[in-house]
Amino acid sequence: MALEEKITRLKEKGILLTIQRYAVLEFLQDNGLHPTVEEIFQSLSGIYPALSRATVYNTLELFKRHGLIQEITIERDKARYDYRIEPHHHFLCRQCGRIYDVDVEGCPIEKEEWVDGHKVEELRPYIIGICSKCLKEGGDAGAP
Amino acid sequence: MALEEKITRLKEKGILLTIQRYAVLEFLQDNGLHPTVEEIFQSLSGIYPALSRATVYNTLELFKRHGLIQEITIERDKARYDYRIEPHHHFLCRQCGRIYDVDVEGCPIEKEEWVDGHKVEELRPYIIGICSKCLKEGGDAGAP
DNA sequence: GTGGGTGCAAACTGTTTGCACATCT
DNA sequence: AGATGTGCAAACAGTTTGCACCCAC
Repeated sequence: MALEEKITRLKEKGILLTIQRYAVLEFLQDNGLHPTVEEIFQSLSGIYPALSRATVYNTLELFKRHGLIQEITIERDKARYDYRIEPHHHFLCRQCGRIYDVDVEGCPIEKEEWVDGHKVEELRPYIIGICSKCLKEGGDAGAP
Repeated sequence: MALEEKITRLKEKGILLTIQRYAVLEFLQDNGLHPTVEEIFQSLSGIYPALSRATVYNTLELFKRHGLIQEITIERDKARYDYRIEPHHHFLCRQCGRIYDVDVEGCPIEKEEWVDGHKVEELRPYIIGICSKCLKEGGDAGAP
Protein backbone atom coordinates (compact mmCIF):
# COMPACT_ATOMS: atom_id res chain seq x y z
CA MET A 1 0.00 0.00 0.00
CA ALA A 2 1.35 3.37 -1.04
CA LEU A 3 2.31 6.03 1.48
CA GLU A 4 -0.35 8.39 0.15
CA GLU A 5 -3.05 5.80 0.74
CA LYS A 6 -2.04 5.33 4.35
CA ILE A 7 -1.95 9.07 4.89
CA THR A 8 -5.43 9.35 3.41
CA ARG A 9 -6.64 6.70 5.83
CA LEU A 10 -5.22 8.66 8.75
CA LYS A 11 -6.97 11.82 7.64
CA GLU A 12 -10.25 9.96 7.16
CA LYS A 13 -10.06 8.89 10.77
CA GLY A 14 -9.38 12.43 11.86
CA ILE A 15 -5.86 11.67 13.01
CA LEU A 16 -3.40 14.53 12.78
CA LEU A 17 -0.45 13.96 10.50
CA THR A 18 2.40 15.57 12.40
CA ILE A 19 5.98 15.84 11.22
CA GLN A 20 7.00 13.07 13.61
CA ARG A 21 4.27 10.73 12.43
CA TYR A 22 5.08 11.36 8.81
CA ALA A 23 8.74 10.74 9.50
CA VAL A 24 8.08 7.40 11.18
CA LEU A 25 5.73 6.23 8.44
CA GLU A 26 8.10 7.27 5.68
CA PHE A 27 11.02 5.66 7.44
CA LEU A 28 9.16 2.36 7.69
CA GLN A 29 8.30 2.55 4.01
CA ASP A 30 11.91 3.08 3.00
CA ASN A 31 13.36 0.55 5.41
CA GLY A 32 12.22 -2.96 4.57
CA LEU A 33 14.47 -4.52 7.21
CA HIS A 34 11.83 -4.58 9.95
CA PRO A 35 13.51 -2.06 12.23
CA THR A 36 13.27 -2.00 16.01
CA VAL A 37 12.01 1.03 17.91
CA GLU A 38 15.56 1.94 18.81
CA GLU A 39 16.67 1.77 15.19
CA ILE A 40 13.81 3.99 14.11
CA PHE A 41 14.55 6.43 16.91
CA GLN A 42 18.30 6.53 16.23
CA SER A 43 17.84 7.15 12.53
CA LEU A 44 15.21 9.83 12.89
CA SER A 45 16.77 11.67 15.80
CA GLY A 46 19.63 12.48 13.42
CA ILE A 47 17.16 14.51 11.38
CA TYR A 48 14.88 15.63 14.24
CA PRO A 49 17.14 16.06 17.26
CA ALA A 50 14.23 16.88 19.55
CA LEU A 51 12.40 13.66 18.74
CA SER A 52 11.46 11.58 21.75
CA ARG A 53 11.42 7.84 22.15
CA ALA A 54 7.95 8.13 23.70
CA THR A 55 6.66 9.72 20.53
CA VAL A 56 8.06 6.88 18.46
CA TYR A 57 6.37 4.36 20.76
CA ASN A 58 3.09 6.32 20.66
CA THR A 59 3.21 6.63 16.90
CA LEU A 60 3.94 2.98 16.24
CA GLU A 61 1.15 1.93 18.59
CA LEU A 62 -1.23 4.34 16.84
CA PHE A 63 -0.34 3.06 13.38
CA LYS A 64 -0.62 -0.54 14.52
CA ARG A 65 -4.01 0.04 16.11
CA HIS A 66 -5.31 1.53 12.89
CA GLY A 67 -3.93 -1.27 10.76
CA LEU A 68 -1.37 0.81 8.87
CA ILE A 69 1.62 -1.22 9.98
CA GLN A 70 2.33 -4.59 11.52
CA GLU A 71 4.14 -5.55 14.70
CA ILE A 72 6.57 -8.48 14.59
CA THR A 73 7.04 -10.44 17.79
CA ILE A 74 9.26 -13.19 16.47
CA GLU A 75 11.95 -12.16 18.96
CA ARG A 76 10.79 -11.94 22.52
CA ASP A 77 13.20 -9.24 23.61
CA LYS A 78 12.17 -6.43 21.30
CA ALA A 79 9.42 -5.45 18.92
CA ARG A 80 10.00 -4.89 15.22
CA TYR A 81 7.72 -3.17 12.77
CA ASP A 82 6.77 -3.84 9.19
CA TYR A 83 5.33 -1.38 6.71
CA ARG A 84 3.85 -4.23 4.67
CA ILE A 85 0.46 -5.35 5.94
CA GLU A 86 -0.39 -7.72 3.12
CA PRO A 87 -0.26 -11.28 4.49
CA HIS A 88 3.21 -12.78 4.36
CA HIS A 89 5.53 -14.87 6.51
CA HIS A 90 8.61 -13.68 8.37
CA PHE A 91 11.82 -15.65 8.47
CA LEU A 92 14.32 -14.98 11.26
CA CYS A 93 17.88 -16.16 10.77
CA ARG A 94 19.10 -17.35 14.15
CA GLN A 95 22.66 -16.73 13.06
CA CYS A 96 22.74 -13.20 11.65
CA GLY A 97 19.44 -11.98 13.10
CA ARG A 98 18.11 -10.68 9.80
CA ILE A 99 14.39 -10.97 9.17
CA TYR A 100 13.20 -11.78 5.67
CA ASP A 101 9.79 -11.40 4.09
CA VAL A 102 8.55 -14.67 2.65
CA ASP A 103 5.52 -15.01 0.43
CA VAL A 104 3.82 -18.36 0.82
CA GLU A 105 0.87 -19.62 -1.17
CA GLY A 106 -1.78 -22.08 -0.09
CA CYS A 107 -1.98 -21.48 3.65
CA PRO A 108 -5.03 -23.22 5.10
CA ILE A 109 -5.75 -20.37 7.51
CA GLU A 110 -6.66 -16.91 6.36
CA LYS A 111 -7.74 -13.66 7.93
CA GLU A 112 -11.41 -13.14 8.76
CA GLU A 113 -12.00 -16.87 8.75
CA TRP A 114 -12.70 -19.29 11.55
CA VAL A 115 -10.66 -21.95 13.19
CA ASP A 116 -12.01 -24.24 15.92
CA GLY A 117 -14.81 -21.74 16.46
CA HIS A 118 -12.39 -18.85 17.02
CA LYS A 119 -12.53 -15.76 14.82
CA VAL A 120 -9.23 -15.09 13.06
CA GLU A 121 -8.23 -11.42 12.95
CA GLU A 122 -4.50 -11.43 12.53
CA LEU A 123 -1.89 -13.90 11.33
CA ARG A 124 1.72 -14.00 12.43
CA PRO A 125 3.39 -16.86 10.63
CA TYR A 126 6.99 -16.97 11.83
CA ILE A 127 9.78 -19.20 10.59
CA ILE A 128 13.18 -19.57 12.23
CA GLY A 129 16.27 -21.12 10.72
CA ILE A 130 19.45 -20.28 8.83
CA CYS A 131 19.21 -17.89 5.91
CA SER A 132 20.67 -18.52 2.47
CA LYS A 133 23.34 -15.88 2.97
CA CYS A 134 24.66 -17.46 6.15
CA LEU A 135 24.50 -20.91 4.59
CA LYS A 136 26.63 -19.73 1.66
CA GLU A 137 29.17 -17.95 3.79
CA GLY A 138 29.44 -20.95 6.05
CA GLY A 139 31.01 -19.03 8.92
CA ASP A 140 29.32 -16.80 11.41
CA ALA A 141 28.85 -13.84 9.13
CA GLY A 142 27.56 -10.87 11.06
CA ALA A 143 24.47 -8.83 10.44
CA PRO A 144 24.43 -6.23 7.67
CA MET B 1 5.72 -37.13 23.80
CA ALA B 2 5.50 -38.82 27.16
CA LEU B 3 7.30 -37.51 30.22
CA GLU B 4 9.42 -40.64 30.45
CA GLU B 5 10.65 -40.19 26.91
CA LYS B 6 11.78 -36.62 27.58
CA ILE B 7 13.53 -37.72 30.75
CA THR B 8 15.30 -40.46 28.82
CA ARG B 9 16.47 -37.87 26.31
CA LEU B 10 17.89 -35.74 29.07
CA LYS B 11 19.80 -38.66 30.53
CA GLU B 12 21.14 -39.61 27.11
CA LYS B 13 22.62 -36.15 26.82
CA GLY B 14 24.18 -36.46 30.25
CA ILE B 15 21.97 -33.78 31.78
CA LEU B 16 21.23 -34.16 35.46
CA LEU B 17 17.58 -34.57 36.34
CA THR B 18 17.27 -32.54 39.51
CA ILE B 19 14.13 -32.13 41.59
CA GLN B 20 13.64 -28.63 40.23
CA ARG B 21 13.98 -29.72 36.61
CA TYR B 22 11.61 -32.60 37.11
CA ALA B 23 9.11 -30.29 38.76
CA VAL B 24 9.20 -27.80 35.88
CA LEU B 25 8.86 -30.50 33.25
CA GLU B 26 6.02 -32.22 35.07
CA PHE B 27 4.26 -28.91 35.62
CA LEU B 28 4.43 -28.11 31.93
CA GLN B 29 3.04 -31.53 31.10
CA ASP B 30 0.09 -31.10 33.42
CA ASN B 31 -0.61 -27.48 32.49
CA GLY B 32 -1.67 -27.17 28.89
CA LEU B 33 -2.42 -23.46 29.21
CA HIS B 34 1.02 -22.31 28.06
CA PRO B 35 2.10 -20.80 31.36
CA THR B 36 4.43 -17.85 31.79
CA VAL B 37 7.63 -18.08 33.82
CA GLU B 38 5.94 -16.27 36.67
CA GLU B 39 3.02 -18.70 36.66
CA ILE B 40 5.37 -21.66 36.73
CA PHE B 41 7.40 -20.09 39.51
CA GLN B 42 4.37 -19.16 41.61
CA SER B 43 2.83 -22.62 41.35
CA LEU B 44 6.02 -24.51 42.09
CA SER B 45 7.26 -22.27 44.88
CA GLY B 46 4.21 -23.37 46.83
CA ILE B 47 5.64 -26.89 46.81
CA TYR B 48 9.34 -25.95 46.82
CA PRO B 49 9.60 -22.74 48.84
CA ALA B 50 13.32 -22.41 48.19
CA LEU B 51 12.88 -22.49 44.43
CA SER B 52 14.42 -19.57 42.62
CA ARG B 53 13.19 -17.71 39.59
CA ALA B 54 16.67 -17.97 38.10
CA THR B 55 16.45 -21.75 38.24
CA VAL B 56 13.13 -21.68 36.43
CA TYR B 57 14.64 -19.46 33.74
CA ASN B 58 17.72 -21.69 33.47
CA THR B 59 15.65 -24.84 33.29
CA LEU B 60 13.27 -23.56 30.63
CA GLU B 61 16.20 -22.35 28.52
CA LEU B 62 17.88 -25.73 28.93
CA PHE B 63 14.75 -27.65 27.91
CA LYS B 64 14.16 -25.36 24.98
CA ARG B 65 17.74 -25.68 23.76
CA HIS B 66 17.44 -29.45 23.80
CA GLY B 67 14.12 -29.47 22.02
CA LEU B 68 12.03 -30.81 24.89
CA ILE B 69 9.71 -27.84 25.06
CA GLN B 70 8.72 -24.90 22.91
CA GLU B 71 8.84 -21.17 23.58
CA ILE B 72 5.84 -19.06 22.54
CA THR B 73 6.52 -15.43 21.63
CA ILE B 74 3.07 -14.47 20.46
CA GLU B 75 2.95 -11.78 23.15
CA ARG B 76 5.86 -9.42 23.14
CA ASP B 77 5.89 -8.69 26.84
CA LYS B 78 6.43 -12.15 28.24
CA ALA B 79 7.45 -15.62 27.19
CA ARG B 80 5.18 -18.63 27.49
CA TYR B 81 6.12 -22.28 27.29
CA ASP B 82 4.51 -25.30 25.72
CA TYR B 83 5.13 -28.94 26.58
CA ARG B 84 3.89 -30.01 23.16
CA ILE B 85 6.59 -29.90 20.50
CA GLU B 86 4.64 -31.55 17.71
CA PRO B 87 3.90 -28.91 15.06
CA HIS B 88 0.71 -26.98 15.78
CA HIS B 89 -0.57 -23.41 15.69
CA HIS B 90 -1.26 -21.13 18.63
CA PHE B 91 -4.30 -18.93 18.86
CA LEU B 92 -4.23 -15.91 21.19
CA CYS B 93 -7.55 -14.37 22.18
CA ARG B 94 -6.98 -10.63 22.35
CA GLN B 95 -9.93 -10.31 24.73
CA CYS B 96 -9.34 -12.90 27.47
CA GLY B 97 -5.66 -13.56 26.79
CA ARG B 98 -6.04 -17.33 26.64
CA ILE B 99 -3.85 -19.24 24.21
CA TYR B 100 -5.30 -22.25 22.43
CA ASP B 101 -3.60 -25.07 20.59
CA VAL B 102 -4.86 -25.39 17.05
CA ASP B 103 -4.07 -28.29 14.77
CA VAL B 104 -3.99 -27.28 11.13
CA GLU B 105 -3.51 -29.58 8.18
CA GLY B 106 -2.00 -28.78 4.82
CA CYS B 107 0.50 -26.07 5.69
CA PRO B 108 2.79 -25.40 2.76
CA ILE B 109 5.83 -24.90 4.98
CA GLU B 110 7.27 -27.66 7.11
CA LYS B 111 10.26 -28.16 9.35
CA GLU B 112 13.55 -29.17 7.78
CA GLU B 113 12.46 -27.87 4.44
CA TRP B 114 13.57 -24.87 2.43
CA VAL B 115 11.93 -21.59 1.64
CA ASP B 116 13.52 -18.97 -0.64
CA GLY B 117 16.86 -20.71 -0.10
CA HIS B 118 16.61 -20.47 3.71
CA LYS B 119 16.71 -23.60 5.84
CA VAL B 120 13.63 -23.98 8.01
CA GLU B 121 14.36 -25.18 11.54
CA GLU B 122 11.43 -24.00 13.61
CA LEU B 123 7.87 -22.90 12.91
CA ARG B 124 5.86 -20.49 15.03
CA PRO B 125 2.46 -20.09 13.41
CA TYR B 126 0.54 -17.61 15.50
CA ILE B 127 -3.06 -16.55 15.11
CA ILE B 128 -4.74 -13.67 16.94
CA GLY B 129 -8.45 -13.00 17.24
CA ILE B 130 -11.44 -13.59 19.47
CA CYS B 131 -11.94 -17.06 20.90
CA SER B 132 -15.20 -18.99 20.74
CA LYS B 133 -15.76 -18.60 24.49
CA CYS B 134 -15.54 -14.81 24.37
CA LEU B 135 -17.72 -14.72 21.25
CA LYS B 136 -20.41 -16.73 23.02
CA GLU B 137 -20.30 -14.70 26.20
CA GLY B 138 -20.40 -11.51 24.23
CA GLY B 139 -19.14 -9.36 27.08
CA ASP B 140 -15.60 -8.93 28.27
CA ALA B 141 -15.30 -12.21 30.11
CA GLY B 142 -12.07 -12.30 32.07
CA ALA B 143 -9.31 -14.86 31.89
CA PRO B 144 -9.70 -18.18 33.67
C1' DG C 1 -9.17 28.55 24.59
C1' DT C 2 -9.46 23.73 24.18
C1' DG C 3 -7.94 19.19 22.90
C1' DG C 4 -4.64 16.49 21.14
C1' DG C 5 0.50 15.71 20.45
C1' DT C 6 5.26 15.87 22.05
C1' DG C 7 9.36 15.53 25.06
C1' DC C 8 11.54 14.34 29.22
C1' DA C 9 12.45 11.61 33.08
C1' DA C 10 11.09 8.37 36.31
C1' DA C 11 8.91 4.04 37.05
C1' DC C 12 7.92 -0.66 35.79
C1' DT C 13 8.40 -5.51 34.16
C1' DG C 14 10.43 -9.47 32.44
C1' DT C 15 14.87 -11.28 31.95
C1' DT C 16 19.91 -11.82 32.67
C1' DT C 17 24.08 -11.91 35.31
C1' DG C 18 27.59 -12.62 39.11
C1' DC C 19 28.71 -14.96 42.77
C1' DA C 20 28.51 -17.77 46.98
C1' DC C 21 26.68 -22.04 48.57
C1' DA C 22 24.91 -26.69 47.82
C1' DT C 23 24.75 -31.11 45.52
C1' DC C 24 25.95 -35.05 42.64
C1' DT C 25 29.43 -38.22 40.76
C1' DA D 1 37.77 -32.92 44.84
C1' DG D 2 35.74 -31.38 40.76
C1' DA D 3 32.02 -30.24 38.03
C1' DT D 4 27.48 -28.94 37.70
C1' DG D 5 23.25 -26.91 39.61
C1' DT D 6 20.80 -23.62 42.71
C1' DG D 7 19.39 -19.33 45.11
C1' DC D 8 19.68 -14.61 45.92
C1' DA D 9 20.11 -9.95 44.76
C1' DA D 10 21.62 -6.56 41.77
C1' DA D 11 21.84 -5.10 37.09
C1' DC D 12 19.79 -4.56 32.55
C1' DA D 13 16.80 -3.52 28.45
C1' DG D 14 12.73 -2.46 26.43
C1' DT D 15 8.59 -0.39 27.32
C1' DT D 16 5.13 2.39 29.81
C1' DT D 17 3.55 6.25 32.47
C1' DG D 18 2.89 11.05 34.44
C1' DC D 19 3.18 15.47 33.67
C1' DA D 20 4.51 20.03 31.83
C1' DC D 21 4.81 22.35 27.62
C1' DC D 22 3.50 23.21 22.77
C1' DC D 23 0.89 23.47 18.75
C1' DA D 24 -3.10 23.07 15.52
C1' DC D 25 -7.74 23.85 15.06
